[in-house]
Amino acid sequence: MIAPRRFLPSVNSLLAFEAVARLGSATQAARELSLTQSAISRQLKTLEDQLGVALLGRQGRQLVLTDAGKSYVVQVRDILNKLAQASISARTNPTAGALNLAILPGFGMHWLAPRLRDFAQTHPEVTVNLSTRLHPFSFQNSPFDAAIHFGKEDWPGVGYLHLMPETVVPVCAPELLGAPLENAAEILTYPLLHLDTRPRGWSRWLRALGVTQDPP
DNA sequence: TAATTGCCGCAGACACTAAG
DNA sequence: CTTAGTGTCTGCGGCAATTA
Repeated sequence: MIAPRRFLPSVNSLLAFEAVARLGSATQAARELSLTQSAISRQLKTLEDQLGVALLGRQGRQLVLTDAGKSYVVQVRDILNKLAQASISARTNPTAGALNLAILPGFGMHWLAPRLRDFAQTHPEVTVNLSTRLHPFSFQNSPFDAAIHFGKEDWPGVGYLHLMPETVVPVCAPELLGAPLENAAEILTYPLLHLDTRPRGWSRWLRALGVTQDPP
């Protein structure tokens, strides 16, 4: 859910705060942003009033980040960087995007990696970000669009596609023959494609990667 | 010297009303 | 119902005086 507009600080006030935090001075921040020091001071006050939190401590003529300010500026920088990148991307290539995929190391190396070159040539506008995840995770708290994983359909709140069946053959030393393979049934699992439920328009890129319900 | 604050003007958003 | 005009409110930034 998008936050109501009244709860969102203005970009200008965030830029002013970030510059003051980085340069340590409202005067220098004003110089950098081509504003007056007065304007910077007002932006800071507006931001602090809006948040209800002191971001900067006034020690004489010095502006010093409070603990809350130190924490906040890290997130503000990240958001401003993402905003800048998104703006540049929108300007230079409006159809571009990124597919964030959580994969298993072996699957990524042997199955997916060989397909990436063809995909990159066919879709140069799309950036594929691969990260390995060995265990189930929450899509709500992660940046991933989709995940490829072995196991059962036991992830809550996501859709599934069976990518391919796989048979695992246990191999052991002769002296171990005869020992009960208690977990043999669990070893025989299927790789599943776990999909995030949020619509992001990445499904066509997954198809282009060959990650479909009916693999080649 | 640097930050804060009062005052002012400008621009855009918004609500309301009247005309077609 | 839609559109245009008008008044009001709000945000933003500059100038100048004040404060620490």
